[in-house]
Amino acid sequence: MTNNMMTIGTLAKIADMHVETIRYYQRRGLVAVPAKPYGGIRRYDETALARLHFIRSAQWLGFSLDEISELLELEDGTHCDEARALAEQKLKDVRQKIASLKQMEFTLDNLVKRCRCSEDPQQCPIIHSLHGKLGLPARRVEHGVQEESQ
Amino acid sequence: MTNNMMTIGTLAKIADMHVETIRYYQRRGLVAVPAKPYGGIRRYDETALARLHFIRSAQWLGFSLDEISELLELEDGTHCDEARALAEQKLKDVRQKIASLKQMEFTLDNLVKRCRCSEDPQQCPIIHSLHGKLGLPARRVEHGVQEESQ
DNA sequence: GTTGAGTCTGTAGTCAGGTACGGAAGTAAG
DNA sequence: CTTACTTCCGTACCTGACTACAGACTCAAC
Repeated sequence: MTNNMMTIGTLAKIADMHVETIRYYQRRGLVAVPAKPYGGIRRYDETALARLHFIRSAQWLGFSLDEISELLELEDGTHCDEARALAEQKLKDVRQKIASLKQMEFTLDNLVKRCRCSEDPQQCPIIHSLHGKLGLPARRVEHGVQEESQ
Repeated sequence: MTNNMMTIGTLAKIADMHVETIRYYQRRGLVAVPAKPYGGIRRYDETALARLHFIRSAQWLGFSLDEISELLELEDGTHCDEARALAEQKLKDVRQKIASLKQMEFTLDNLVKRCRCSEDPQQCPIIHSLHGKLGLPARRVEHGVQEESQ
């Protein structure tokens, strides 16, 4: 079944992905489009499957598809230092995220505990707290929002 | 400056948000649209500002705008148990995320360390590992992707 | 030889959380 | 009174990672 020369549908099944996802990766240049025999159907081999595994592993580590493109350019293994730089940056990002999620956890946990103990249903500590500052950081910087505001 | 009866621009400045963002919240029903004096300009007061603070605090705790809508319906403080349920669910989510980020951290940290020590630049352990399984879980479930695959 | 499933191609839609823009009308300063 | 900035309103666009669908074609089974 995992023989070389399978159709995209078989490839998708083995890789546990939708066909459309593979095509999408092809459009983004992450996966090669094999030559099509005249009036026929494209066939995929093990290297295509390996590519999909690579992509999924990297995604699981938090790399975006753009970053995975970069990684794939280093795939021959001769650019170890660049690959390491990418991984280090990602490690930094991951630690950052963990830190802020822990802050959230702490705050939420406090709220829930205080709420559980509150006897006065008229003043819910959760709702109440949301009106305060909660010690939240400067500004959310996500979705590429720039910091400058004229 | 933080007087009542400010324009949307002033409100935006104080809340450190873009005007467009406030309008967007209005379209989503998160922020009230004050009545417009005939042929005039709408004015906002402290309660609008409080609303924006509420939204931002809740966002910081990881609530989506939809969830914030729900929270806002409980704003009178008489639905403490519902608010607590939402907060508890969110706490669970946050802990889940922390757990999987820690997995990522562990894996990335290992990769980076092994890479640092590798003397053979022909075989970068990072690139190499991405071809293996990395012990990644079943399937990414994000963006509302369903688990079923025909 | 027909049926039904799979493939190919291109384009469009989804979700979240905004951001941008165009044109008309109002407003503040000089 | 003019100039320059805001506001208002609607609509369109953005990112990221897909997902869906239409219409033509190909392929394998019966």
